[in-house]
Amino acid sequence: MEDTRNRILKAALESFSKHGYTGATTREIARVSEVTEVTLFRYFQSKEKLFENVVCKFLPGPEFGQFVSNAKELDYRQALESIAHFFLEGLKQNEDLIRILYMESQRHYELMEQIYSALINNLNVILADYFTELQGKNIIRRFDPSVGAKMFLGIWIAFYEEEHLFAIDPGKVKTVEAVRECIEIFVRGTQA
Amino acid sequence: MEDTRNRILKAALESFSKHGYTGATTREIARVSEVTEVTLFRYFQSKEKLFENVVCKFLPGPEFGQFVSNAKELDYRQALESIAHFFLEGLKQNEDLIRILYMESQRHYELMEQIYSALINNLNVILADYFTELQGKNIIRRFDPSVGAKMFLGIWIAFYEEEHLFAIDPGKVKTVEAVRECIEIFVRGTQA
DNA sequence: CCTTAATGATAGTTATTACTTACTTACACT
DNA sequence: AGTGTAAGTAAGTAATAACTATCATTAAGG
Repeated sequence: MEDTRNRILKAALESFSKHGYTGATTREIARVSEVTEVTLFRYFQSKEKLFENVVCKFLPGPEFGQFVSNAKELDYRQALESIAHFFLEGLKQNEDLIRILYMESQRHYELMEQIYSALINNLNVILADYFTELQGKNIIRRFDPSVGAKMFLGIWIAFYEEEHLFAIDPGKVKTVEAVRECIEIFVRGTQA
Repeated sequence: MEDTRNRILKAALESFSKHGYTGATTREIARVSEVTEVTLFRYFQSKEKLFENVVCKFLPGPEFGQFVSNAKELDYRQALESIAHFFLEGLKQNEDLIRILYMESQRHYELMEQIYSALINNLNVILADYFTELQGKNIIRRFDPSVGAKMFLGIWIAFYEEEHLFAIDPGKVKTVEAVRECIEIFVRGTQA
């Protein structure tokens, strides 16, 4: 049944994200998803195949990143702010996948590249295009759009990691205000 | 002998960084360091203790981050550039430790916090102080120095990850130029 | 020459893991 | 009533892991 399959995949996502590929056990995944180990192997022939299915299943599609296009209507500063928040939110919603990305970037290189691409690389390109467009309209000054995009997104990646990957207390500064402060620097640094 | 001990620790660092804690095996570590497994366990009573010793051994001391103080003599822009390069270089030289940091941030939380602190958090504080100082002298405008520091370092973390953790081809743009471009944005964004 | 310390060699223990085989149960549809 | 499908139960296999016990070897120092 489709329900069983999904329960296994969800439990597997959690388990892989908590313990890494080698650390996760089919026994625990079966227990959490409330099926027997035999059933698990009936759906997915091996742990490796289960892993691949997990990644593909939860990989965000091209709609992740759509918000850049949506933000284009806004004023430059507002657009950046909106993009930053959506990006941060997107990272948060894909927390399990991101943990896997970091843990398995060595051993499951090609699979992880897909995650990285879907979450970050694609956005990089879209954002760079946005910068190019604004440069054409002389709204912002000339700089390498791809570098600018990498820098802009990089800021939030680091913010995200500190808070969600390493669970470091973000201190007294609230994220919203921190984002605004960073945007201010970036806007001043890039405007014509 | 001290040499044997160090050989084991070095091999262990590599192994943990390649395969993660659970993925690494005492057998392989022994093989690479050219001792028998028995010897390994004579020096370190368990895999867990070996792991702790590896982290402590290769943890960078407070001299990592010293370069911020050294850069203070320079012009603002040059100082930032120098800091960025030293930071990136420092990350590169601690590549194995950083891999471990990402892979084990879930399971060895307290140990990993030490790595994060030594590599990033301490620097954050030092850099924030530098910004505060410059704000006092009216060289740069007022902004939350701690947020500014986090943003500044965050950029390079993301650059580093893309290139060294995920081994993504950085494309045609060379790192040196990319760094300069980002610094330009940051300087314009923060100057008085 | 004898002792001590550092290491090797060999073998074994216990636990766990991914994965399998064979048989059974429960339920839905015809 | 009978059949097929999705799942459970029980038991087991082969490999591998961390870790231990025992004894032998080597080399340096008194």
